[in-house]
Amino acid sequence: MKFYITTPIYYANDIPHIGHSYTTITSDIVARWKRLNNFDVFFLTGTDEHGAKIAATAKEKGKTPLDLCDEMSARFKEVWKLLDISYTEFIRTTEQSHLASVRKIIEILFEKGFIFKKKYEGLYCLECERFYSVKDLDENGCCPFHRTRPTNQSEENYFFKLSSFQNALLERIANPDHKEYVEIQPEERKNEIIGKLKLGLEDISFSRSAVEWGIPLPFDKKQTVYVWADALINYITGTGYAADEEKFQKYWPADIHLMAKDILWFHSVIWPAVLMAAGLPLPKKICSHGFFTLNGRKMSKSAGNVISPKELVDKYGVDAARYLLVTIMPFGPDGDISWQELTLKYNADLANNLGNLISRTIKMAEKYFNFQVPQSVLNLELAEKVAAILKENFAVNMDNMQLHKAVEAVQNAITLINKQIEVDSPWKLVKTDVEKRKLASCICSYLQAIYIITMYLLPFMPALCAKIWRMTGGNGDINETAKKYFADLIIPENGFSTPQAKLNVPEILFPRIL
RNA sequence: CGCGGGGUGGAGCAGCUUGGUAGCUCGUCAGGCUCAUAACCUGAAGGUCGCAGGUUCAAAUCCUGCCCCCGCAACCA
Repeated sequence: MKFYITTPIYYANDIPHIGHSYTTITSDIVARWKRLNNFDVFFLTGTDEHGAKIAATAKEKGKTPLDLCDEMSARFKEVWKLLDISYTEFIRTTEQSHLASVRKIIEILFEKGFIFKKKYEGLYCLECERFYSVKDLDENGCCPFHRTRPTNQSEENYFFKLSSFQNALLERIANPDHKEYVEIQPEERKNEIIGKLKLGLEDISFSRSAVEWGIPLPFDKKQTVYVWADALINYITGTGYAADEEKFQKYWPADIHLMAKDILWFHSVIWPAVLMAAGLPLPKKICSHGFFTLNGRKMSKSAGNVISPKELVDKYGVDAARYLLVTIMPFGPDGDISWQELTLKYNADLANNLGNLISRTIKMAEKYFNFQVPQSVLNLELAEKVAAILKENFAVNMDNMQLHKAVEAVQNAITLINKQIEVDSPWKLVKTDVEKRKLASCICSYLQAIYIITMYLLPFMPALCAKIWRMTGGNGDINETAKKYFADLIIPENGFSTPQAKLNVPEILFPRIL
């Protein structure tokens, strides 16, 4: 089974910040989870590199637009490397393959009559590169964002017949039984889209005559493709449209387009309409998440309260940063975060609960069995309990993008193990020889339960979980073992330990942060 | 009447679809334990579930009205 997931391609005008990171890490975790479930995963991310803003920024910096984009896309790649993002491909809209793909689909739309020429006259804000209607302007008749007076401009553009897709879109978005159902998550945003759709659709301009930095229209070289049309098409370019038919057939349509709420409209209305016009299958699911505020205030460059991915990694380490970012708030609504809250969760979930559990378990193996995984009759009772909790609560929440709830189930499982240790009280058992056999069995059972937890956390904290696996004497490669385990959820008779494994000297995995 | 979401112990949230002792995480307080990263385990305090009506034997949960927050309203993840 294939699974195709995308992040938006990020506009190369801005350096990667915590918002980009959130979207990308979430996608990465889903991609990794699907891989562990034996899906053939294609995970696409990249940069959006055309448009007037890029050209302007490049000019400001005395660079060519392409130089700027080379630089910016490299920065995104760097950050994704830092964050351990396992993308399959990184696409840039300035690549030849993308130009070919855009030309092909635009031509098809033109031939089918979905793109037509129209003269447009209106108030145009040069800064925004868009037309405004009078009601959109502020009380002085100026652009609400730039406070500048728009100019009266007429432009002959090519328009996309978005208006003719209103009903087709409504059916596909609102009716889960439709054979081309496009699921929008979360529900409330879906309702919002449906509400707006019902108000009607206007044709939208799909070309710009004034923007040189873009892909020329195949049938009118004086105009370039509107950046958003250009950008959306990346999702099919990435899987081989107009280049590799076999690959395209295999991976398209996307199983999930993931993004923040601000660009949901483009993905759930314009993009499906374009695909329908071109006669291509529609994405199955479109997931949008909310924005962060930091200490109750909107993050913005001008306010200087932006958290960079690097800051997060410096403070918590890559794996913990990934974990914290996606579990600090539910996926969907806006959420407020703060360093204080992140640190609190770090200490509670990772240092006190998970880290300490591993630490105390290994230390017991050290003290009582000189670091060997004790030999004993394997008691899988605890591991089965842990497995049951996760079986019931993990996958279903992952599928609904409720990553924080999936992780909550893991935390509950960890608490269960901590409680069991309390019940067994190994430190009491060690005092008598009679009980020592039971002691061995106890330690062993904790390890088995820990292995299961570690496998579930693997998509969230890939490097650290691999490390825990090795530290605790897990058998073989964690990824391979996890794939096998997730295929049938049956715990092997002999557990997951390497026979007679020597445990590593316990290392503090998550030092408490004050 | 533009559309949508929300108001639950100190903080953040769950519960509302399918009414019936209000649950979780953090914090606070008391105790336990000593294998562990001042951790872990047990217990307690603290809420008339925004306000006012209504339906009902019974409402956080359903209905009506009101108040207050927030998001979207077409190119910032």
